[in-house]
Amino acid sequence: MSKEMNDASHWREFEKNPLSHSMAHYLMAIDSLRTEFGYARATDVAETLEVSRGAASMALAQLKKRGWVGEDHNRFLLLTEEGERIANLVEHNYLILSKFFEVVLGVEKDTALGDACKMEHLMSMETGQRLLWLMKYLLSDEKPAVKVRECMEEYNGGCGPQDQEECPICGSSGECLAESDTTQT
Amino acid sequence: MSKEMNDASHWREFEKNPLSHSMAHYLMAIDSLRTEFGYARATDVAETLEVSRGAASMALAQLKKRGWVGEDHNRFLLLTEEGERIANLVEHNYLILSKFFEVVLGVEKDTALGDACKMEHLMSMETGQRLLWLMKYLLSDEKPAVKVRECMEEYNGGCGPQDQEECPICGSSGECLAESDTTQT
DNA sequence: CACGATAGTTAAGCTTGCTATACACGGAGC
DNA sequence: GCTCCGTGTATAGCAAGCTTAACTATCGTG
Repeated sequence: MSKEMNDASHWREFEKNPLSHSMAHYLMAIDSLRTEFGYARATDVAETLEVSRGAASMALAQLKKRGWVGEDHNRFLLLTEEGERIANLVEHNYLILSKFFEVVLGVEKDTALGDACKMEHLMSMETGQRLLWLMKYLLSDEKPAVKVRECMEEYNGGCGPQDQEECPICGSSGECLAESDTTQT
Repeated sequence: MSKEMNDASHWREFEKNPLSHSMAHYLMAIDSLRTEFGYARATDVAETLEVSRGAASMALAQLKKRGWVGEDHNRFLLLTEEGERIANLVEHNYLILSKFFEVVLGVEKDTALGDACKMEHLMSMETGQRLLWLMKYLLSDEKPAVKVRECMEEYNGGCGPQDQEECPICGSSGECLAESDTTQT
């Protein structure tokens, strides 16, 4: 199991994600402030994210340097075209993931939102788009979609429909972790 | 959009994830070394992960302190019960996510594996279990499942079946980011 | 105009996570 | 005894984030 994972130091690419979790939230804070109030100042961002003004100032300087944040003629904060694209991407990823977890999978709301928030900035655009496509279908009124939703409602904590002998994931049958407790959120 | 996200400093919980990306890989390295060779030494772990022996030694000390790693009667590395559960959880999450992305969604392989590797340690057990349940169904021979797979094959880069007027995700219709380019991996 | 409030910046310092280099210890084998 | 190997430890470094505190700039008001 897990051969391809340890092949090399592929695993280190995690750190090299172009966008950190916190940077993503700075971008989204600007976006949401602007849509809500029409403008965004550093102090507002700091307040929204509950960090000090200094922290916000420095983070925003970073984002300006990367070309994702600019300024109004009034010196209000502004997302550049690229910044906006990134913010939208992450926001959509969040929406897609949280809905998917909560509505399609039926995960408990807090858990669903928590998971989505942690993963939002790590999902590639391609994956997000395709997941969206899948969800649009699964949430439609098409008969197969309804059937799948019914199936999900029968979930009772097990690891999968027990009438199958082979686990399509692991390849073989056998222990499909059905423990109950966890250290993860 | 994205109101619940900025409600409070929920977003900071990302940092408090009980398990860091690299710690997860240390655990999995031990696991895979033991299943492959029957034992695991700090040096082997270092080699597997391509880090210095010193780094491995200190990371392992951390993991021992947390009670996830112990030692053989021969002083070989050993996962404790809890350590093993965590390692298995992350490994399964990886398998589930990568298969889901690649096989169900049809995402390009490298992207699928990359996304999965980044998110593996962040997905809660509940979400993972339910996703597994969904996948087992979607990969089965049931008619609705086959139909869904067919639907996914028609994906062509758009944002969703165009015959729908309302986006079930965003709530409203309108621009459903269909840009082509991205800064994410 | 002066004063005080508000906004933004900057500097110093801390924590965390992760890493590297270099050296010290202990056991196995020649 | 000496040497190699596996291991652990000490020290150092870096990057991301954060805080506090001090400083500057700006603006409205009495």
